[in-house]
Amino acid sequence: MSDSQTQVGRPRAFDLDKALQKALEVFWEKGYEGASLPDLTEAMGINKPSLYAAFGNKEQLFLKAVELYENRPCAFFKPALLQPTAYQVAEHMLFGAAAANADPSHPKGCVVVQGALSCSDSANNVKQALIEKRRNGELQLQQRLEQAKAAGELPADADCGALASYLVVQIQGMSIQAASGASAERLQQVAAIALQGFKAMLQPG
Amino acid sequence: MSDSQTQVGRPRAFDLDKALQKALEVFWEKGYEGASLPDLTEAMGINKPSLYAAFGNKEQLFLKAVELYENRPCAFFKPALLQPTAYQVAEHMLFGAAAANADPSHPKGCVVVQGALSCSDSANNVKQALIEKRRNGELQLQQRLEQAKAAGELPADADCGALASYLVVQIQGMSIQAASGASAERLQQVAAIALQGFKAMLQPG
DNA sequence: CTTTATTTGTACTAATCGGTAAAAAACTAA
DNA sequence: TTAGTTTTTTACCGATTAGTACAAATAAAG
Repeated sequence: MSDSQTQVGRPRAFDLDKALQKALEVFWEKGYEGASLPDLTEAMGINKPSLYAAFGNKEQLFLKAVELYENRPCAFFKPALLQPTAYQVAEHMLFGAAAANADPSHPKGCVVVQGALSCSDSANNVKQALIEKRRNGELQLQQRLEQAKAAGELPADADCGALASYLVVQIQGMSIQAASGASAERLQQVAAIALQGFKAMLQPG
Repeated sequence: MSDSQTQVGRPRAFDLDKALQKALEVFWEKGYEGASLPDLTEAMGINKPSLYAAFGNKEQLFLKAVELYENRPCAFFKPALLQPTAYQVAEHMLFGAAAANADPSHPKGCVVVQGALSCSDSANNVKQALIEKRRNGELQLQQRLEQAKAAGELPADADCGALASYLVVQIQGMSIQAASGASAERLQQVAAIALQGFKAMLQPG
């Protein structure tokens, strides 16, 4: 294993994490295919050989940027799953999505949704990777709801798969709305309506 | 005005509408930027000069394909607006979206949503045109709901803008879900939940 | 100082992108 | 048959794409 303190050779002149953050912003705005290498290198403040030496290639750079996206401090999905009740999970999920998708401090919408939705065949790996991430997130939500069902929070005949899909549809739909210019206030109104719809499903009958 | 019966010169060897239909299918699957000219010409059965002579350029071809998409017989959005009550409008909209987005006879999802969501700067015209179409559709839905509100179907304090956004979020979210591989049955379940949520907003309080 | 390892900037590659010039081909009108 | 008009085919254009070869630069190690 290499020692990160003492490394031989010319030292890297840029910060890996900051460069990846800049790459994420470019991918966030333009998507995987829409972001060209000049777009990326200019934003990252490095040139192409440095990018390839540090991150492999464009596809690996994108996947690392998405990983950073999912784990960034203001990400809302995973924390929402930790809420104590199903209702609070949904509440945090919906209002978290409303806030995050319209946050003016970064591009609108969701990278996992918009990064490679319709694309050429050469982007198929990335497209499939994002589909897998979306499915995995929905599955985690479904499992969280099944846990709540076992705890008696949901009716015995509740379809946790359908409920999870319903919530994911809200998040993904808000992502599109945000990309269309919807305001944070409007997304909050949508979240409130959606939350009422979810609440109704918590009552038996 | 030209007589469509007697036209001078070499006759066109392909059918304009069928070629446009084929172009739509390619754009539907790969998006505006993801669809290359070889992709298009191969599917349309023509070569590039014929394409440019008949449709202008790639951008104009895309916009004409979207126009065909919006007016095709199985489109659900405009017919839903003609339903007699707000509830029926929502019902047709939601279940129409569930059916259309997962229809196996064509690519999954919605061209207006996925055609140019995240893209390079060179696709900005198309991106803005699709945003405008999405906003216009939402505005039409809002106006239909305001009409229903004037007819006493909705509470006096109902926010038709928020309700329209809520319904549009369902449609656009289902489009993403379909692109992620969701089944028609699953989308119908989501539509049913969403419709219950909308129904609850029809009652005052 | 020399050697070795790594990053840097410059310049390049082959392939693909959207778009078009030019001539042959196929039709109507005279 | 001849002229005029439009479409088709082939071959090309400059620009851009992702990716890389190579040498200069910069560090630690001996």
